[in-house]
Amino acid sequence: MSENNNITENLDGMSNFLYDIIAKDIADGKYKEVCTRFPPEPNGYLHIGSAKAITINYLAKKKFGGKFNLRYDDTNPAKEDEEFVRSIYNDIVWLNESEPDNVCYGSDYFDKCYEYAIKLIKDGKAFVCDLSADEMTEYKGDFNNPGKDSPYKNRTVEENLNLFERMKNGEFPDKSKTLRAKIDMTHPNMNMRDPVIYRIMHTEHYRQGNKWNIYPMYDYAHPMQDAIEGITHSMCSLEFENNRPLYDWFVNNVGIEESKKPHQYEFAKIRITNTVLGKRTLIKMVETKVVDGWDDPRMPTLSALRRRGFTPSAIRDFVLKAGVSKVYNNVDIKLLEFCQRTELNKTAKRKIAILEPIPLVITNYPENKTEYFDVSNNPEDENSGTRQVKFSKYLYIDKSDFEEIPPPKFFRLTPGGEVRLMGSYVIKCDKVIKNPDGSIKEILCTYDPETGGKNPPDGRKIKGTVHWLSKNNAGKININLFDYLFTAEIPDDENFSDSLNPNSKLEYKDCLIEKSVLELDMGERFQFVRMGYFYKDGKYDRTYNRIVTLKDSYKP
RNA sequence: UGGGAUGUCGCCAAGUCGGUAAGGCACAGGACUUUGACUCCUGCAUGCGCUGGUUCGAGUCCAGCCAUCCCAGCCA
Repeated sequence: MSENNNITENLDGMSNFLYDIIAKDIADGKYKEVCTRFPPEPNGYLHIGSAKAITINYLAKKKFGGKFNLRYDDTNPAKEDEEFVRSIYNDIVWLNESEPDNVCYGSDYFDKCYEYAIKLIKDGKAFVCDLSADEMTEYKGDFNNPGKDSPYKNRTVEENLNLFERMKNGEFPDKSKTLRAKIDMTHPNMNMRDPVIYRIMHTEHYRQGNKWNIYPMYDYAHPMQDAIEGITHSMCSLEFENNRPLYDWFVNNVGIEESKKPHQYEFAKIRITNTVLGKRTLIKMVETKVVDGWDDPRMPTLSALRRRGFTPSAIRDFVLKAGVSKVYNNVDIKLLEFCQRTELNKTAKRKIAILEPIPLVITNYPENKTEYFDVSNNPEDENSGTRQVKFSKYLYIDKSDFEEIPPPKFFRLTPGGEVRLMGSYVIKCDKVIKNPDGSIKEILCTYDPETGGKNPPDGRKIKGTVHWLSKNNAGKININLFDYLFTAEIPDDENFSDSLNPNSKLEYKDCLIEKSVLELDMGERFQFVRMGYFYKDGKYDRTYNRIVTLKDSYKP
């Protein structure tokens, strides 16, 4: 895929303090181009929260010029998987509509990381520690009490070098030794209390195989990776603020050239109302089969959003409109829907969907006659052309477009009332035929032949317009409309285990709409915004205002 | 509890050297309309976590409180 230059996001006016920092760095001549990266751990699928980090990093490169790297942060072989590597790549290319400048793997830098570790040991800044995990916790102290030095902190450089090499060669069992940085066991920042740099893991790495018996920790590997790739602005979420001093410590002590030192900046990750974004929770949902998979339409993953018909540009727009700050936020999901609706309104071809059909007969229309009306594919777009919609004596309209006893200001079909069938005739309701159970069997109407696609010659105003489809035109299919689905009501990650209980309040609001009539071929993909209205408390309320893609969610 | 961060409208979010509270979403009215959509008008913080102080003047400076989030994995 070639570089996509159609990305026209207007960044002006968008609040993003990170870009202010970058702009200043560029203006000061600190860097001539920016290099950013998105460093996911391949242990799950990307979701709408990841989209924020991706978009911020990618657009920084677009805006200021430079590079955007995808880097798999695969330093823990126990948790990572090839399937996720593939899905992450696909989702990023889809979201950005272009490939990353470089696709990197943290694990490819293991050799370099090892060399830097040797340097730290030689400089007396790291040591091999034999403390057990429990002992280490004990030595570490807590918020109120300073820690104390490991008894192994004073080993000679030679001994450390020897031990570290033997760790690498696999001579020691898991957890028996670690390599630690010598910083300050009394530091108020717990991360600075002689943090572990390497741990022993006799675990096969999905990429490195059995080459390594030791694996670097995130805190050490990350700054090294950034430095190696020449990242200028390493942007991450707020929870890493406490790790920044350590990030800087490694960068400063490993011998990185001053002009090539990367810097970390933190921003608040996005939270969205009624949406679960915790990766651990999502993994759990998939593993326990609460959902059908990572792209289940109920999931907040990019693959699920794509399946539902969300477009990458709408998601990017959402991220930018939500803004970038350091405030713990909770963005209204209606903003996402707004972004998608706005785009769809301009670009989507219209199709008619009669979700709850009731039969309507035009009594004064010839039995065997059919005609076709040209209906605009998109009134917003003159170039979208028209399509022909078949008209006949027998039609369907939506149940919500008819009221026997119309509430105030109802201007769709009522007994004795007139309404426009969109794109075709004006009809008048003459009679309603009921089923034995009182439900509507069919509505009998007459049409005004003078109004085919035009306004009535007598000048009378027809207030209401109603969607319709001919009985013989549309195939009847059953669809499962996953409306609202990725807004599952789950309070938070902690309580999620409760909601796995079938009796708890994890409820997906899926509406099964049977016998709906749609103006499309089976399997055809389209997007629509469903606007339903119901009368309540003296006014009309919107029922649905959600975007749905039918192709993948329809079940024959 | 020690440290690190953050607190401006229901939700996001701008607010430069202090000068008299942008914008978006949502919501509410109204106009227009062969999608009750879209579009277009209108309304929506005497108030900026709280309390004091400095000042002619403070969201912006100072002090002290309060609230929320993050850190005590050989996770990232």
